[in-house]
Formats: sequence, structure tokens, C-alpha cells
Amino acid sequence: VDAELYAPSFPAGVTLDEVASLAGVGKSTASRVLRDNGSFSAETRERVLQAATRLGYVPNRIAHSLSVGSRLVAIIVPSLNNNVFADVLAGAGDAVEEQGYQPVFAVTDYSPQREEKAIASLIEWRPAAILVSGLEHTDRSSRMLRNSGRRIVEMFDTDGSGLDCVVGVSNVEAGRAAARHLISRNYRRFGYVGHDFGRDIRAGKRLAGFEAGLQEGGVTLAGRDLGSAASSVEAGRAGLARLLDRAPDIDAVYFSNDDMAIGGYFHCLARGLAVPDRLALFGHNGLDLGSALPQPLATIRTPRVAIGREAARAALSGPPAQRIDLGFELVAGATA
Amino acid sequence: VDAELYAPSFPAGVTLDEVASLAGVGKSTASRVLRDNGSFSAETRERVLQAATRLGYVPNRIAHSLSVGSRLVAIIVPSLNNNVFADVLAGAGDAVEEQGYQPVFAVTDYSPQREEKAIASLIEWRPAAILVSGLEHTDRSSRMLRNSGRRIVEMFDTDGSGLDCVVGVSNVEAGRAAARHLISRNYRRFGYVGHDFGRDIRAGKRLAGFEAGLQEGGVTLAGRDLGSAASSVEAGRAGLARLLDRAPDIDAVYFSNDDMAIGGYFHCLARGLAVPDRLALFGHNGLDLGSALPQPLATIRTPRVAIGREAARAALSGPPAQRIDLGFELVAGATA
DNA sequence: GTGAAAGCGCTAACAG
DNA sequence: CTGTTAGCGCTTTCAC
Repeated sequence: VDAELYAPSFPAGVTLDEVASLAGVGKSTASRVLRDNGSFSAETRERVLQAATRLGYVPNRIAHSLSVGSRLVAIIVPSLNNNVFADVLAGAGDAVEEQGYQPVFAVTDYSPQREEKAIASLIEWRPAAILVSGLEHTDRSSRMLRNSGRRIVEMFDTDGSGLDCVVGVSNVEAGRAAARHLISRNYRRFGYVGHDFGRDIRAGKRLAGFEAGLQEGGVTLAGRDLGSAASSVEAGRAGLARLLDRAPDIDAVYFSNDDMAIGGYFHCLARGLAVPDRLALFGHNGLDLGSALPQPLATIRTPRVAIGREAARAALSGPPAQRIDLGFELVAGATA
Repeated sequence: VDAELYAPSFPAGVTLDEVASLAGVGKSTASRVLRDNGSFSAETRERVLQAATRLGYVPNRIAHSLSVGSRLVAIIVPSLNNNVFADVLAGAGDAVEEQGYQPVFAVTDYSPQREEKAIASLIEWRPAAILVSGLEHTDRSSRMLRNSGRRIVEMFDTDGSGLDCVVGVSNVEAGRAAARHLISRNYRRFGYVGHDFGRDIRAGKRLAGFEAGLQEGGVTLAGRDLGSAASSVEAGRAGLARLLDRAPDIDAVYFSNDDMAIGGYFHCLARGLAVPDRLALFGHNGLDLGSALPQPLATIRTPRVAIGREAARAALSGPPAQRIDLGFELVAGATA
């Protein structure tokens, strides 16, 4: 007999009760069989399984969760239009599932208010843990997270103090490493092209580290272009164009991230500026796209998948209040 | 009095019962006040609200859902490492929230088996609707979707028949339009560079449309490189390199998508091949990255955000079994 | 305007 | 090995 023939009209939903009575057993027996938990005779098993497939039974996770707890993990990221967060999500999602939990996502579009909303609404689902991005939150967000009684992991950023666990890399150190590297390559007149800091605090931390690194090397930033737009290839392109108008004699540019740097690279191509001889370019993140350019981008590769994975592990099985710095890797590339 | 001082140890969770008794009212009255539904005196209202904030009450959505239904919408996409799906997710997520539902995502990594799993596990949450990507599913997936009794929307692709609603564009027509455009620009010796079809059926449909378009114009494909790797800039670069080794005299290349085409463009840059004079390049999707290249990529722009938005609307408020073709736009660019 | 009681679908403890 | 019972936390009649 084909299960489809018996397909129920579903919104009502087939319940365990119905399966049990069709099988001629009690509700709890049916439950035991279906969850393969507890004991029952082989024959009972058969009857229940048959009844379940005949009716097209689908367990109701909501009822199940109410009864035993939800095994959900909430993951909140600023954006999806950015491979960085997609990678983290992939790492975190896999690790979460591995541990038998189900990931639930929310996106904030870099808005602290939206983050607040996301936190509030996800907490209502009683997740076992909450993974958020960054260390900066509104007061209300911090309070909700702290009071939630759940395990909290703040991902990406180790420059600052966290609520519970922190898993990420130091953006300040990444900026400093970039500065040191460029200085060691004998660049001296530095520029910076960035996007809207208000939305991306970590980019600001990198710039601070970069400037600290320059200062330690006895140089200073010769010019900067702080865009007010979101990060994008186009914004990087426009930003470099503006910067070169104002400070034509710079010989190296640090960008707020790879997307921006790639835009800068395109600007150089379009204008015939030799990279890196006339102008050196340095990004941040180590995206695949950067390494596929005609000249691989000089950048700092961050372990994004690992950040997601370790964040999930810290949340689900680690000791509380851990602090995990996963480090980064400088990729020399060919643009600096 | 500060709410934090009274922050409960939460995993147990503050319940409506506790709020009600602190306020000295019945459970149902507290419920009415908190949901602002039904009638109660102003004074009662005050007392309940105070009690709730004092205890840091957070409603339990699971219990709520069990009682009244879940207002969830399941959204299943193949990948997040691809702006295409990020855009659709953004459009769908916003529209879903607008209608008072909560989106729940799952990612399949282009694997039909993972899709099956995702469908199975999301159905258990009793979503009001399920948005899936593409028209091709395993038998079991189709059966589960059909039997779920939920509204189903298949997104992206209108070339084929769907289970319920279908919202997308015709990939066959997109391929055909690309062919016609290139022919009208007097290219004659065509090549194709693609990635793994097994994983991306829509790319295969575009190629079929492209070949049909060529045939209608009296030409045929002079060479093709069908990679077995996933789509990426690097894969496009390598694919074009291989193709040119085998068929050096082609004058235009159709790529399976923009990422691949951008890789091809980088190859041309690296090898000093003049675009479009020596070789024309054409992509698909209309990503921002393509328009930020030194020469804007010739491509077909698909209305991705709109696909997500309309899919959500069709699912939540439209008539059943709709079929919405959102159309596409050919972007001439400067590479063809 | 308010509370008691029943019930959403499932699991778990406990008798039999 | 199996059924009965009592919840999980919330909403919703329906009397008062």
C-alpha cells in the first residue's frame, strides 16, 4: 500500500494519538517505538511503524520541544552579502548539527536595533545557546543576553571584553601586522580607504591597529578616505579614486577589507597604475576572490569557518567564559 | 527598581504563572494584558506589566506556538557563499517578517539528500509555508512537500512544472537571450565555460537555451569546458584557460554565471587578451561585482530580491498554484 | 473585568 | 512489555 494514498489533509496534522490507535496501542508505546527508546515487542514495533507510514505521520517538534526542551542554537550575523559571514555560518551550522542541535539564523544588517530585535525574538524560542557577532551591543541587547541564562558566544572579535565566551581574532593586531609588513617592504607614504565605521566596528579597530603599527615604525598616515557607504567593491574603487585626487603621492594603501581592496585594484587597472610598483594594495579577510585576481591580493586571512565551528563548540560543550583567539595569517600576495 | 536585580536564573525560565501570581491575578488575565487582547482594568494592567518587567519575563514561543500555531516560514537554499541566494534570502526574509511570520533557513550545499533532510526536519516545525530552491527534488522530497499540506513555493526557475507555486525566471530563455545578443554583435565562434551541472541544474538549462539560440542563429558551439568543480572565480579562470588551449580561435565565451565569467575576465587580463576585441565574455546573474570590473561585465540581471519577496507573498497571501515569471534584464556591459 | 478549566501534541514516571 | 497519568507553558472558552 502506498503511503501517498493515505496522505492526510495536513494542517490539522496527524498526531501520535492517531498513529497509536490505528496500531491498536497506547500513545506512550507508539512514542517509544518511534523514538526507539524504551522497550516494546517486535510485533508492536511493526504495527506502529506501519501505522505511522500509512498515515504519513510527522512528529510535531513544537510539542516535542515543549515537553523536553528545544535543542536550538541561535546564530546572529550582520549580513549575508558577505562571504565572511557565510563562512562563519557554515562552520557554526555544521558544528551545531553535529552536536544534535538545530541552528536558527537571524541577520541584523549591521543595525544594533535589528540585533536587539533578533535577540529578543530568538530568546523566546529558548535556545540552548546564542552566538552573536562582535562585542558591541546596545545596553538592552547586553542585558537580554546576560539575563537569558543561556550560553553566549561573541564571535569574530577579541579586542575587548565579552559577556561570556569570545571566539575570534584580534583586529587591532591584524591592522598592526599589515602596517609592519608594508613598512618592511619599504613603503613609506601610506593611505587608507575605508567604508562606514558606524556599521563595521571591527574595521575601525583594524585601522587603529594599523596606525599604531605605522607609528611604531616611525611613519604616519599620509591620507585617508573614510567612506560613508557600506563595504563593496564599488565603494573601494570610488574611495581610492578620491584618495588619489587628494594625496597623489602615496605609495601604499591599506583598505578596510578585501572587497574594498579589490575595488581599489580595479581602479588601478582602469587607470593603468602599476601595482605594486606605483601603488601597493593591502586588504583584510583573505577571500577566495582576492587570490583569484590576476595579481593575488596581499591580505590577512582570517579563519572564518573555524571561528564558527569553535564558537559552536564553546557554546555547547566548552567551559564557560572561555576566550579563544584563533589567530590570522598574513598572505603576501602580489599587490604589495 | 532595576529589572536586572531581579534577573532570574533562566534555563528554568520565568513563566506566565509566576508573573500572574506576583501581580496577584489569574494566569489568563496576565496573558490578556501581555498580549493586549481582551479586557482588563487599567490598574490590573499596570500590576501585570510591573510584575513582568520585575521578573524579566520572556514569553515562551514554543508553548505559544503549540497553543495557537507557529507562524513560521521555512526557506531552503542551496548555498550562502553566493550573493544570488543571499539576495533571495534577504527579499524573502523581509517579506515574511512583514507578514508577521518568522523565517527559518536551511542550506543544502546543492545536495538533494541534504535538501531531503532539511525538508524533513523543517516540516516538523509545522511551518505555514515552505520555500525551496529549484524545481528538481528527490522523489521523497517531492512527496514530503506535497503531503505536508503546507503552501509550497519553488523559487528561481520557471522551466518545468512545480508542486504548487513557482516564482522565478526562465533560465532557458536567459540562455537564448544571451545567444541572440552575442550573435547580433557579430560574434560567430562561440565557446562555453561551465561548472558542475550535477549541482546546479539551472546552469544546464541556461546552456540548453544558449545552444538553442545559437542554432536558431545558424551557428553552433565551437568548444566547451564543463568543469566538475563548484562555481567560483578560480574555476572560471581555469576553465577558460583550458578552453582556449583546445579552441584558440573562439571569439566569444558564454559562462555558466558571473563568478565564472569574472574568472575568465581575470584570465584575459593576466594573459593580455583584449576584451572584447580578441574575446568577448558573457555571464549570468548581474552581480554587483561584475559591474565594478574595469570593464563592466556583459550579463543578464535576475531580480533576485524580488524573487524572494514575491515567493514569500505567494506563499502567505496569494492564491495557490500561481506561476510568476519575474523576467530578466540583459546588461550589455563592456565585455561583449 | 476576571479566573477556572480544558487542551495544543508530546514525553516521562510509574504502575501493572 | 504496555497503558495510565501528569505535566511542559500558553491560549481560550465560558461562567461568574
